[in-house]
Amino acid sequence: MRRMESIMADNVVEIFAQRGLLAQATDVEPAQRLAEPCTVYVGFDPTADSLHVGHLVPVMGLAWLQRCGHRPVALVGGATALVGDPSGKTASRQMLSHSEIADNVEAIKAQIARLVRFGDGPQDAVLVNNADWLAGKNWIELLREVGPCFSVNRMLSMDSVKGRMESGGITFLEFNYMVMQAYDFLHLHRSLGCTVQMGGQDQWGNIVMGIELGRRLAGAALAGLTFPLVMKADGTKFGKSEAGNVWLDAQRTPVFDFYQFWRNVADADVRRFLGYFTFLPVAEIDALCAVDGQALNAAKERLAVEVTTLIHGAEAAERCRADAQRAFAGQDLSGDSIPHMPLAAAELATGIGLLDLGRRAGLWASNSEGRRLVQGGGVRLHDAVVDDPARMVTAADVSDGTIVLRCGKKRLMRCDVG
RNA sequence: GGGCGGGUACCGAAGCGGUCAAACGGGGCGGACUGUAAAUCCGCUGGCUCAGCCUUCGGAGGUUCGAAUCCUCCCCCGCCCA
Repeated sequence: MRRMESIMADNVVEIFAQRGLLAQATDVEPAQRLAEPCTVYVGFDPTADSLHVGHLVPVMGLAWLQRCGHRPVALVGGATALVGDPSGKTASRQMLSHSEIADNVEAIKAQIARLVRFGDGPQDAVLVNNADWLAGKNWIELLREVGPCFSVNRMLSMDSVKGRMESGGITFLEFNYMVMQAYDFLHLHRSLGCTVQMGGQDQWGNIVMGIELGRRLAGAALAGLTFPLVMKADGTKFGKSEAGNVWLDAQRTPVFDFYQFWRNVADADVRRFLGYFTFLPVAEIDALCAVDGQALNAAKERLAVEVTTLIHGAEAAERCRADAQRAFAGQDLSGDSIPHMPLAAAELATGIGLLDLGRRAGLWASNSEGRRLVQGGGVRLHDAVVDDPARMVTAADVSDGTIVLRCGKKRLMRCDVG
């Protein structure tokens, strides 16, 4: 059994299937096609200067491809981002400027490079930007080339378009998105011999359009494969925390918060997430998840360590693990990764308003919000609940050189007085 | 261009002259319970120098003691007609 698994595991499609990463495929037997080395592409829209955890599934997809001997192509949509994908959205996005997008492309490339090896070798990943072939495209020339291949009737029947038609309409700008993406596939087939496109499940329609375009204009037998949309077991959307999106960029989401995001997943999600977001063998995941109740916390910790290691490095991950462990078990908040900020002793001499301090610590956004939290019993100074919003924080509150301000069970700021 | 229907807080959606910072649902946050789960229950959910005040209901004016609610013009969206 074990041997059988290792043999099968060489096929990336089998791996995806085992890990729950396979949602749909255009080939009846996709494993067959991917039994030979292929060039496969996945697209990312550079709509922000960082990816977030929701993007991790396709990035893992690229990484697995490379591990299985295929050549991954990461397409960063410098051109398509100028248009905006209507898939899975109910309203159109704000348009981004060319320079913003160019900056975003660079930042995202660096993040993907953490999991995928780029280079010139046969299995090295390639990064392409569709602005390179779409931006300078002549409109009439493009229309004459691909226009005859697209049936508007067919396009209107795609879920991404239908959804928008039902929720207030779609603009011509966005309607063109799938044409651009289809063209990308054709272009990558011609230029790099790419034959497979992968993406989130919401990309299905776009992928299929590309396959059809490739067949008509290049006589190519292209294929597509999608990953499941990641949802939490309770049905709510994945990837949000108190602070909003969980980003890969430590500037946007502190590493400790990133670690804690994974550490706090629901019991019902651990197994699935280990499959999606780590490279741990399925057998090991099964073993980790063979327990239930409180014992499952070990699996969550493993998940957090693994993912944090992938994104921020082993050292940072271990520091978070140790610091979180001590913080939640022994109330020792001295760890470097525990959120902290300096606080001048001089300020404490005159006293700082509690509401002010919490706002500076980022625990709440306004004095009103802080006031509400205090009134609701959610704010603590060290371990004592504060009930007076007008409370002044002074030198008398310093303990072991710090003032620990807490908001709720898990959010806190350690102020290092100096 | 013409006709009709719309634009309300994070989202959906009530309100249709005062008692509206605005029902209700979702989401989010806080509390209880727990295992740094889930489910459940309770509370909060515009801002401020907070028992009071200020700014919000597409935008700009106007009527009125008083407008999210009435009038005028403008912008945007959907449906139908051209």
